[in-house]
Amino acid sequence: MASRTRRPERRREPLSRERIVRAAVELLDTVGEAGLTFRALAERLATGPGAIYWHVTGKAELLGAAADAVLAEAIAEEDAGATPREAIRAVAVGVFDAIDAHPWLGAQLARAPSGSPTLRIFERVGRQVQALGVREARQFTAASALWNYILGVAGQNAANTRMVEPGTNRAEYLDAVATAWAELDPEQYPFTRTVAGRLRGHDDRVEFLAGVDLIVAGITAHR
Amino acid sequence: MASRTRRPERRREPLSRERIVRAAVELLDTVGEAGLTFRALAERLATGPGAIYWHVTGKAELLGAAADAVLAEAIAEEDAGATPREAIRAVAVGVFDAIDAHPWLGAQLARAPSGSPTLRIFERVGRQVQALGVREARQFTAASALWNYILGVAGQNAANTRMVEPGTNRAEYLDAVATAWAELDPEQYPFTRTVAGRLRGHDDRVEFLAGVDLIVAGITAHR
DNA sequence: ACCTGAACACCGTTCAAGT
DNA sequence: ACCTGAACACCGTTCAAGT
Repeated sequence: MASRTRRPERRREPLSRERIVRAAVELLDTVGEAGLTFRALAERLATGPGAIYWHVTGKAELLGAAADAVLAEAIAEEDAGATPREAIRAVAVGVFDAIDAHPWLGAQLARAPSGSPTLRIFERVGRQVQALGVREARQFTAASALWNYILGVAGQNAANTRMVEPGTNRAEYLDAVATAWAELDPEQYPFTRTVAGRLRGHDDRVEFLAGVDLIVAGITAHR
Repeated sequence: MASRTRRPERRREPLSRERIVRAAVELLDTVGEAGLTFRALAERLATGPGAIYWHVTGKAELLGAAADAVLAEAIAEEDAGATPREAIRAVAVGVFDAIDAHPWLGAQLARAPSGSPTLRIFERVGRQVQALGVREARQFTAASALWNYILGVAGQNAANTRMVEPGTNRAEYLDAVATAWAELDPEQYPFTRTVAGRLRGHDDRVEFLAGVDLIVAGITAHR
């Protein structure tokens, strides 16, 4: 009887780096960064924790691989026939939405930003900078600024969003912050008080893209 | 004899949130994020791990308080008589250098960006945006873009720098990356190959500030 | 070559007991 | 009110032993 009830599930396919990374992404998405554990991962893969180390050197590499996998998918499609500004916005939106869908990605990008997908982002942004007619000496700086903004600020925005407890309403939260800002000391925070109202109905994504536009405007501004 | 050799050090001052945070910053600076442990912290404070919980709710709050303390000091002095652009650069430099000196700060800002010093940064940047003559409807977006860039990208740059193993020479490292970039597939990475040379002798701080300038240029550009 | 899972050396946090 | 430190419930990682 014991042999009949033991592991009735179908024979599992062999372990592989790819399967491990896929399972890690699922775990990160469902139970968050704290939930990604070698024990939990092993259970999901119907094996022991040690088995994972045959395919992956450790947790840092696993997190990096998970981030690369998700980011690569996020920037997979390239839209031909777009203006440079539109193409840059498209990459930015891809990264933003990926972090929005996988909040752990933002923290990971801030920790170790140089996987192969991030290099692909640099390349794609750089080509659009060239297409904008920026002269060669300034191309690197322009591309770097956009690249850093996209990778760094998308994560920053996601962190802001994450701070809202999952239960609470986003609109309610913004309302509360707006009220708090409006009540700040007028001597110390005159500006913040003035713009507090802008927080209501404020959209992180729109604001993020407005920042991209400002950098593009700065790049193309001739003095 | 046992009583004579026990704890000959001077009587320690009472625990306080301030002392705990100060010790945490020291630990973070000397042994890094992984070295900040309640046991290590307790030893440094000549007490048990449990004592710390009387003054601080947990590790997350401790890290936040450490970040706030360091950041507050970094933006302490305000230089009067500067142009708006100079003043914005001054704030940006303060944040950049703070993260450079305390690498753990970048990761912390990416995780939870809203302590009171970050609000002070928003206020200071916002006032300069007003001083630039930006009309009211666009002030919030302009200040947000600068604020996000400063907080997000400074951390991003620091992460790049941190990836170099402490032993290796920075110039050597950049040289190696430049060489690797120059050898990328010309079909896939034409732009990155072109700018690979710019990496040699490249200064993160200068590049970071150039990004600030681009946003300022975008803000003040009139179409 | 690849997997297993017990064991090691840690963690953050709690809590009864002290002063 | 504040501190102590043992104990709890975990971690990531290693490694002898298996197939």
